[in-house]
Amino acid sequence: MTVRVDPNLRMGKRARAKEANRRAILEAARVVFARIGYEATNIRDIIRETNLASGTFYNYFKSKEEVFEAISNDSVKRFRPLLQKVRDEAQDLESYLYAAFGAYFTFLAEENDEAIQLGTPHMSLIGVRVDTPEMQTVSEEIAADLEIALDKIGLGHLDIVYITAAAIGMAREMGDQMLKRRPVDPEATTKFAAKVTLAGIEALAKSDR
Amino acid sequence: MTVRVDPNLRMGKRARAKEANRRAILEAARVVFARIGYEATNIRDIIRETNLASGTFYNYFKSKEEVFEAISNDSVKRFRPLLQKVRDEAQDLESYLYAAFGAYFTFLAEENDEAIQLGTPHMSLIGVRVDTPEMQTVSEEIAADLEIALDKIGLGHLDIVYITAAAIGMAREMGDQMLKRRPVDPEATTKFAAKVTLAGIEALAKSDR
DNA sequence: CAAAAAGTTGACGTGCCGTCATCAATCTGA
DNA sequence: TCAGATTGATGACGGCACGTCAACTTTTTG
Repeated sequence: MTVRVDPNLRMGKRARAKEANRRAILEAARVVFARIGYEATNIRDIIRETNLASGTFYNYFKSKEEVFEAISNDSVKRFRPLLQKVRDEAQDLESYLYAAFGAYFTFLAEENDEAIQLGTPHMSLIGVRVDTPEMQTVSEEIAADLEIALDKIGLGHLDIVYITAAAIGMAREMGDQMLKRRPVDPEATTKFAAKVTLAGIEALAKSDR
Repeated sequence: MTVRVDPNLRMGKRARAKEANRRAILEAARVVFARIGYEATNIRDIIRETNLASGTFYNYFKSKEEVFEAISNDSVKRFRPLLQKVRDEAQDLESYLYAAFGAYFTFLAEENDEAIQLGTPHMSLIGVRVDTPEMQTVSEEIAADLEIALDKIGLGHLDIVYITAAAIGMAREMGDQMLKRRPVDPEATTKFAAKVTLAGIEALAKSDR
C-alpha cells in the first residue's frame, strides 16, 4: 500500500511547530492590534493571546515593531507575484497602469475584506505606516517598469522617481479612502487613478518637449 | 514715565514658565527622536534632555505619542495660515494648485532645513506617520477649496474626495522624495505635482462628460 | 504679608522588558 | 530501537520605565 504524504508532514514535527508558532504570534498580533490599537499593544498582550510562554516570543521576533513589519511583509510578499503578472502581461504604459492600480486596489480590498465585514478598523487604518525594505523594493520595481514603458514611447527622460512617487502616493491615499466607502469599489478607484496618472504623464511629456 | 511691557511679561511668571516648559519638552523630544529614533525613545529620555523632573512631563503630556502629535500639530498650525493665504489669493483652479503645492513643498523644505544641513534624518522620514484630527481638518479644507474651484468651471460633479486624496498622496510621497535630493528644489516639485493634478482633473472631466 | 493656589519634584509601587537556566520533546545515527 | 545530542518552550528573575502622589517651593491673590 502506497502512502500519500501530506506535504506538511514532510517537515519534521519540530519544523511544523515552529511555523505554527510563528503564525500564531502573527495572527494574535493582528487581533490585538485591531482590538486595542498598535501603540497600546505590548508584547505580553500578544503572547497572552496565544498559548505560548512569554519567552517564546523572543525566539521569533525581537519586538512589537518587528511583528508589525512581518505582517506588512507578508502582505507585500503576497502582492509581488500579482505585480509580476501585471508586468509580464502589460502591453504598454496605459495597460500597465490600469493593471497595476487594479491589482493594488483589488488586493487592498481583499486583504481588508474580513475587517470590512466586521466593521473593525483595518490594518491600513491602524494609524501607523512603516516603510519596510520590502516596500522599498516594490517601489523600485514599479519605477523600473515605468522606465521601460516610458522609454518605449520616447519618454525616458521624464522624472521617473517623481512619477513613481506620485503614483504610489495616489494609490496609498486613495486606497484609504476606498476602504472607507460602501460598497468598496476597486474598479472605479482603479479607473480614476489610472486616468489621472496617464493624463499627468502626457502633460509632463508635452511641457517637457 | 510710561513703561513698555514686553508682551511676554504680560502673563504672570507662572504662565511663562509653563509655556517654556512645554516648549522645552517638545524641543527635547525633537532632538531625541532625531538622535535615537521615535520607537526607541522613551519618556525618560525626553525629560532627561530637559532639566525638569520626571513627574513634570505628565503635567504636559500623557505619553510619547501625545508629544509626537503635538509636534505634528505645531507644524499643521504653522501651515494652515499659508494655505489660508493661498485660498484667499487664488483666482482659479490652476493658480490654486500651483500655490497650494508650492506652499506645501516650500514649507516642508523649510521645516526640514536644519535637518538637511546636518544630514540628520528629518521628522517626515522618522518612519512613523500619524493622521491627527488637525491633519484631517486640513484635508477637508483642501477638499472644500477644490470643490469651489471645480464648481466655478462646471466640474462640481467630479469625485472631490478622490481628487483630494490623489493630490495629498502625491504631495506626501513626492515631498519625501524631494527631501532626499540635493539640492532640495520645491519649485520644480511644485510644477511637477501641479501639472499632473491639473491634467488629471482635465482628463476626468473629459471622460465624465 | 499671610493664606491659597499652582506647579515642581523625585521616591515609590507596579508591571513590562528581555534573558536564561532548566526541562521536555524531537532528531540522529549506529 | 535506543541513547546521546539538539532544538526549542518555559516561566521566574533582575532591571528598568511607567505613572502617581505627598511633600515642598514659588507665585498669586486679596
